[in-house]
Amino acid sequence: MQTPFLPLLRELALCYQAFEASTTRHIRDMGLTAPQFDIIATLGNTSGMTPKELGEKTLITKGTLTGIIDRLEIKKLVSRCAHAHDGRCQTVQLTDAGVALFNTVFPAHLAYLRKIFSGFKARDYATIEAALVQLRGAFSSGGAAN
Amino acid sequence: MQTPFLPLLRELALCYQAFEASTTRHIRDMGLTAPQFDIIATLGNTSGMTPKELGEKTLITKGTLTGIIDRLEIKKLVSRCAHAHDGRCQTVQLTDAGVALFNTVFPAHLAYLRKIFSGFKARDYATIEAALVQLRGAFSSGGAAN
DNA sequence: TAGTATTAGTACTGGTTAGAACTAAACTGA
DNA sequence: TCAGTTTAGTTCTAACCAGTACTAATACTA
Repeated sequence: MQTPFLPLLRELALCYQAFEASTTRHIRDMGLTAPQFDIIATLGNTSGMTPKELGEKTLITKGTLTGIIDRLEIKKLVSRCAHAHDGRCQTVQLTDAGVALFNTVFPAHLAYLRKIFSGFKARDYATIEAALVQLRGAFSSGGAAN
Repeated sequence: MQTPFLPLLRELALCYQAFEASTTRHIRDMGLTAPQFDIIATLGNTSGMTPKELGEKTLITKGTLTGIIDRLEIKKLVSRCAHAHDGRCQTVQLTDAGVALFNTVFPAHLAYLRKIFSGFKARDYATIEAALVQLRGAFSSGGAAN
């Protein structure tokens, strides 16, 4: 086959979509979108952080982040307040309602994932992660080389 | 570690994002969005197909597909015509301009991918695909079981 | 210290996404 | 035949996404 990577790429897409579908369904049942959950989970057990930090941790670009934080603020789950030292920054933190939701939703989601991975052994994690790292390496270098 | 799947999931997200970023950049340079390219590539070397078939092949849901085909139609790259036997169906096919674009863009993208995977051996493909299949299996069954 | 460059966040655009509601056409079974 | 169901495609909503342009604040530099 001249293009042995096409089935591989299709499988990657299928795998990621299955992941997305599986976790999104569970998160939606809890009343959040996936990115919203991501922000709640990232802010949990912290004293808040700037949108910039949030973006770095969640891999969400800053333009997108504004809207997600807006919607969470409307739901009274997070609040924005001025940064102590830098007038350009804000601190985003969970409200009391946000903390309560985090304490409900985050353990529930971990339990959900734990169930999905219940059949996996330590060796499986190592094998799969190695495969993903190799694959990502190809994209990173290949992309950068162009 | 109680949650050995979290690094794995993060790596999966990073890998997929790297794939997306790498291919999207190349496709954008050719004047298309990723889903638009997907449709063009799927229609290439065929005599056209229904939106339903297109959705099945590209994993794009039908509601989304309408808009993508609309924009390709505006660009005069595809055309819709009535289906011969089934009044509910349409046939979407490449226009002459669409065929010309396909003949330029598809080989270029294959070459781009071939370069990315130039360091891969047959054994690498097998290993990585097996890992992805195992992972997808967990999501599929885990999701269905809930 | 004034002028320039950088940084953080928002606003906006064009496009994609899933999902639900809807219309029209085609099947199906009594 | 004809009511009920299924199927194909569109429309609509709410959300997300990258990228660009913009504003305000800070940092750097001459």
